[in-house]
Order: sequence, then structure tokens, then C-alpha cells
Amino acid sequence: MPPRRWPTPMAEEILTALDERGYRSTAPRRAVAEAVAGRQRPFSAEELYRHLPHLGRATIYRTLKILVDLEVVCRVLLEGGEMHYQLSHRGHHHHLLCVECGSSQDLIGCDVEEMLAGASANHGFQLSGHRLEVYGRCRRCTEKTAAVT
Amino acid sequence: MPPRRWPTPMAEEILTALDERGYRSTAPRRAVAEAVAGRQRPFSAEELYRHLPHLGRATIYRTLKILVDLEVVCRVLLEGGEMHYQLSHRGHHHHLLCVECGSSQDLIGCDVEEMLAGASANHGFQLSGHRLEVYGRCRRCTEKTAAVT
DNA sequence: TGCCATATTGATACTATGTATCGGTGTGGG
DNA sequence: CCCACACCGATACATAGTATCAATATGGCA
Repeated sequence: MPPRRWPTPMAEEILTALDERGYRSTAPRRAVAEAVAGRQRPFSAEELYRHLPHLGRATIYRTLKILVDLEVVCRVLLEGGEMHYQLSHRGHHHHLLCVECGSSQDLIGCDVEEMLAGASANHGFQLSGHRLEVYGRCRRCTEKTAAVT
Repeated sequence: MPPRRWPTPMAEEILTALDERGYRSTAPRRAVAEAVAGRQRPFSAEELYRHLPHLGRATIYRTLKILVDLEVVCRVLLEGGEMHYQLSHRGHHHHLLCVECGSSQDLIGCDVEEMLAGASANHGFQLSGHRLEVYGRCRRCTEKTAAVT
């Protein structure tokens, strides 16, 4: 087992982001930062709460909200409508969500915005934002099935 | 005031769709069909419930679920994350949602699918579906502001 | 270092949005 | 006209999130 750094580099980034915006560094926030940084897949707020039962539920939601606001975490909407959270690369982007394993990857090379700008202009619609989620099966899951068949 | 037909043609279509799939015609379903057919803007399930207090809450949700399944009604996700419902034109499409007046119009002339197909293939991702909601201000609301300024 | 204004916390309660269960009722096919 | 069973409403439960508020911890400053 490789030596475990503590705090995790990623968690440290999160805490820095909080500090930069004037948020205090508290034990609950450090715990949330660690937990968020350590998760590979999108998770729900309740899952996070179950993972950190010593924290108040409100604190979980509050902290997540702040992190989303800081663009450190982003919200992903699953196919069924459940809201999940995930470490985010900053800036607007979309996700490829695997409906089989639940993993998520960023979608690059897709300029929906341009296309939307044109189409909505035709409707006399003044665009202000959008939400796009893409569902399917990731490479790993596709290959897994192919091997079995 | 023009003479009011009853049941409404649109409501009748809904009931027909239900019948075609083997669902029974019941008073609650007729009431929901009328209510849904009569609404201009996306509405939440609870709003519909408040409008039809003589029906059970579960019935409202159950019926909406069936209608969504029949593609008679579609689900629209507002910017804040609230789920609303709306009479749907069949087939996959997207919505331009006005954040000011809450109206919704179908987005035509936007082939996101193609674009997504290409982009996701590059990720080795097997596309199965997506969700896209577009937010902004409709023509009417834009013009209203322009007039005031 | 110690003080203290105040940001933050956690408990609790409340709203919204659904789903599961279950005894009772209404529909519609035969 | 009957009766199986689809459907209903009540209720309880799960998830998702916000509001309130008294108690506490933080960090800037003396």
C-alpha cells in the first residue's frame, strides 16, 4: 500500500478555494473536503451524509452548496432525476454518465452552446444558460459485455 | 366567450392514449386529463394536486407517471432543479424555458444528437440518451423589458 | 497570548417530491 | 349482472433540500 498523504492534495485545493473566498476552515469542512476529494463517482448528498454521520445533515447540504458555488464541485443529474455531486473541473462542461457503473467523464469537443445560440435566436429566445447530461455506457462497460458475449 | 366543449379535444386525446394502452377510464384520470390539457405552462405535481384536492396525492403522481410513459406529458427540469410537467408533442425534443414568465416552447432545428454521437464516440462512450434544457427569456419577455427601458 | 464579534454548526422542524403498501371500490369483459 | 382485478385514497416512508435558532468555534486583533 502506498503511503497515504494527509490531507490529500485535492482536498487541500478545496480548502484553499474556500479560504480564498473568505470561508473559515473548520473541522466539518475539512472532513467534507476529504470525503469529496476521495470519491471517484458522483454521489448523492445523503450518501455523503451517511459517510460522515458525525456531521449534521444541514452542514453537508450547506457545504455542498458552497462548493458548487465555488465551482469546486458540480451537480450531475442522473437519468432517473436524482441529483448527484462530483469533483469538478472548473468552467462550464457536460458529463457522460455511465448508466451501468455510474461513472462520469467530462465531455470535451462538443460545442452545444453555439448550436443553441443559433437555434434559440430563431425563436426570438434570449439564451441565458442550459443543462445537458448525456447517458450511455462507458468504454469499460461496453468492453466488459463484448467479452462475455 | 366561445362555447366550451367538454371534454376538451386535447383531454380526449389523452384519454384515448390511455385506452389504447389498456388503462381503464376512471373519474380521477379524466380529471387529470382535463387539468393537464388546460394548463398553458409547465406545472409541478403538487400544483396539480392543489388544483385537484379531491384526488389522492398518490393518484396524481401515479397518473402523471403513466402519462409521461405514454409520452403524452413530458417532464421539464427548471433551472433550480424543480421537476415540472407539461403536455408533450410526441417524440424526443427539448425546451426553451423562460426564466421570467415560466413559459416553455419546443426547440426545433437543433440536432444535438448528431453532435453528441460524434463527441461521445471519441470517448468510447456508447450513447443511449440525454437530457437538455435551455434557459433564457422568451420573445415576449424580452420585448416587454425593451419597451420599458 | 487571550478576547470577542461573528461565522459556523447541529438539532429540529418544515416543504417538496416521490414511492410502497394495503384495505376498499369501481370498471368493464364475459 | 357479476366478479376479477385494476384502480383508488390514506398513510407511511424515503430522499432532497431549506429555515431557524441556540450553542460553539474561529481567527483577527490588542
